[in-house]
Amino acid sequence: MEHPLHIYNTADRKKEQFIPLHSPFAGMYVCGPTVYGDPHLGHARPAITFDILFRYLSHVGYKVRYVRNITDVGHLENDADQGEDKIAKKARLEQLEPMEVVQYYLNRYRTAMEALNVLPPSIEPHASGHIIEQIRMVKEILDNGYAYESKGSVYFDVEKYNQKYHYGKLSGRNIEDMLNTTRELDGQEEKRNSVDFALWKKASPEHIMRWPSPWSDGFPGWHLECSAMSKKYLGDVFDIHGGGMDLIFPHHECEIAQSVAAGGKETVRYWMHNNMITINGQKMGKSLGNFITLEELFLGKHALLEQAYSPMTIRFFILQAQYRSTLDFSNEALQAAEKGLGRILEAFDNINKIPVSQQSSADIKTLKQQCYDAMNDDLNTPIAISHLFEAVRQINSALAGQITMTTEDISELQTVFQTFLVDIMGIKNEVKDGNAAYESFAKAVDMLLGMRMQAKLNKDWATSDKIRNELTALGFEIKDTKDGFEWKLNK
RNA sequence: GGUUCCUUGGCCGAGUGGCUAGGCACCGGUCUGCAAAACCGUCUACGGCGGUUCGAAUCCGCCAGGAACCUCCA
Repeated sequence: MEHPLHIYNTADRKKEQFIPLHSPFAGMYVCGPTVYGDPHLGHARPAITFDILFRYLSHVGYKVRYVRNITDVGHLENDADQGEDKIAKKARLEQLEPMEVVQYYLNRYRTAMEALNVLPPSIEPHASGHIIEQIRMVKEILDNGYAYESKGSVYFDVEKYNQKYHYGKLSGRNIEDMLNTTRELDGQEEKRNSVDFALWKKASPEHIMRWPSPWSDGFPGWHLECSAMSKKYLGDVFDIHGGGMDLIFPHHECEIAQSVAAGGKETVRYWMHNNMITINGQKMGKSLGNFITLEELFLGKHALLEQAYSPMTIRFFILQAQYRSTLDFSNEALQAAEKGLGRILEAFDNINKIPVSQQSSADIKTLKQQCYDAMNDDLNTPIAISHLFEAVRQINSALAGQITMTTEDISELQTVFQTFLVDIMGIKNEVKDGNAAYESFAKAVDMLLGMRMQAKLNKDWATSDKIRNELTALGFEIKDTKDGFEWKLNK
């Protein structure tokens, strides 16, 4: 490859060339959702970001194993030790078996991801299905002396670990600062140190999610599942670990500490973190209650939404920002994405209508390489999209007869759009793709517009405008061309 | 308070020393029965104040404003 992929590694805060440990294989682990609520716009960002990475790595020839976990136990409601398990709380509130809660929201998550054209990962392990692995890891950490048991629970000994290693290296913190700034919390008497975190928690009598262990009937700490499952499916050392920036501390910091404490070495070679989606400049999140669920976006059912936004509009909106930048939600920005996406899809659709010429006055020789360069530069999708828009202008110019293209030009455009827009960025035409009835439907519209053509020939503007206006009101965009008409359905 | 980071034209967003993306909106033109779309053109910005440099949105300092993390959150 001329311009190999570089990705930004949070661990040393710079872009580095991506060289997998065992080429042509590449392994990636991404922190998935805690399934206790409907997926919201914030969940779409990492899902799409790492979907792009998954698709791109596959495209350039790697055999990728993509693991994204499902957190269905251990993620506590308040602080790491005293809060109620998120799943268990939801189950109590809704009077359901915890696994019913998990299944219900997992189904909804998957439906939303499918709508966004996010490919399913290679493996989606559940934390609750890997209790044995997690218990084994706790034992290893205990055996190595970096954890201690206290009243049936097991805690990671951060201070001891920090004597030999650096707890806080990923987030750029040091233990002294944390000791000074960590609030006094209730119920910390079990821990030697306020910065220690739970590896295993003894379940209180009313706690329903519990498993037997050498220390107590209880459940694993939140950070443990990712360490245990990434190791199981990707090995002691693997290439990429991703997630939202808000997980850097403490979650990923703890993962590093657990893995090093258990196995003596760091497991992750490249840490990648997507930035947040903001709303009025503030992080969109569950705790702030300022989130909009994906279903609400798709249906336009939320007080902040002026209209519905299709899944592809959401996807395109997210791809128009680099994944490490914050992205601010607004109706105006979403509407701009919707319009831009429509323009790009229409041009893609029209490539095969470009008249073939012997001479080329188009400039598309560098297009493909420019797109690769953009993707290779830490997945810079907005730049890749900007190159596609340059191509859109050329496609439209060729259709308008202002520039000429050869067969080679046209087929190159087809290839580039198919590769980057469809295969890598995962954009599809929601109206047409996978719609078996589309052809019949399209012919019916053609028939109506044929009748309008006849009315126009008769200078019957009343009938002509009536057909056009009513179709427009239904969401169609009607265009008269010099020898006919064109239409599309705006979603 | 600590750590990390951000501030680009009406809006969204790229861009890490010179060649000053892209989208949306707006305005003017071409085309059209009228439109729409398209094309062409216009608008050319980098929070403030200093500094480094032949040259800075881009490097350094100070100031102002904002955010994330430090407790669950993608």
